[in-house]
Amino acid sequence: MKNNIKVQRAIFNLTQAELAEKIGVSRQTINAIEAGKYVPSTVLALKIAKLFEKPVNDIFELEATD
Amino acid sequence: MKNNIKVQRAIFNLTQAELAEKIGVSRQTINAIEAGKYVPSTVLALKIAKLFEKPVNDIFELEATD
DNA sequence: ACAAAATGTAAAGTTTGCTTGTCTTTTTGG
DNA sequence: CCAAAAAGACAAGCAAACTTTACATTTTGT
Repeated sequence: MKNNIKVQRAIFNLTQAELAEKIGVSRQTINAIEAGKYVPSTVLALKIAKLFEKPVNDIFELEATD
Repeated sequence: MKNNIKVQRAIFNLTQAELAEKIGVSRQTINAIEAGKYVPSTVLALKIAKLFEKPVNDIFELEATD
């Protein structure tokens, strides 16, 4: 699964730490998700999407390997 | 977080076991997700949404407690 | 009513998300 | 160029997702 959180952050001009704080997770969690190190829970995905005012499907996308 | 997987299953006339098999998880996992016992990963949410031909946001919804 | 199918539930074990803490590397701005 | 901010990385530990197995309850169809 891939995501474009980094791009959304750029649009909203947020650091990883700021995004993390807004959605209530640690900075390392955002970093790891952006790096594709792990897949977030659906609650996290919904929160991120909500913050960026976009559907979940616009931010997270399945890959062939999923 | 709540979801309407049960309704979508009814629309597509699928049992929990059939849905589970189609998206590659155990039947108990579907049962537990429907029962709100736990929150699925975003990959699972995307797969379920894809199968039901709906955006993730139409199936999964944040609650005040999330 | 009966049998079969579907759903619910529960325990034990593995895997993965997420935390805190710490340190290094890269990017940004004066 | 230099300092500060941001991002990247890694490890240990806890919590939650997910598995398998097994059994009980409810629903469905004839």
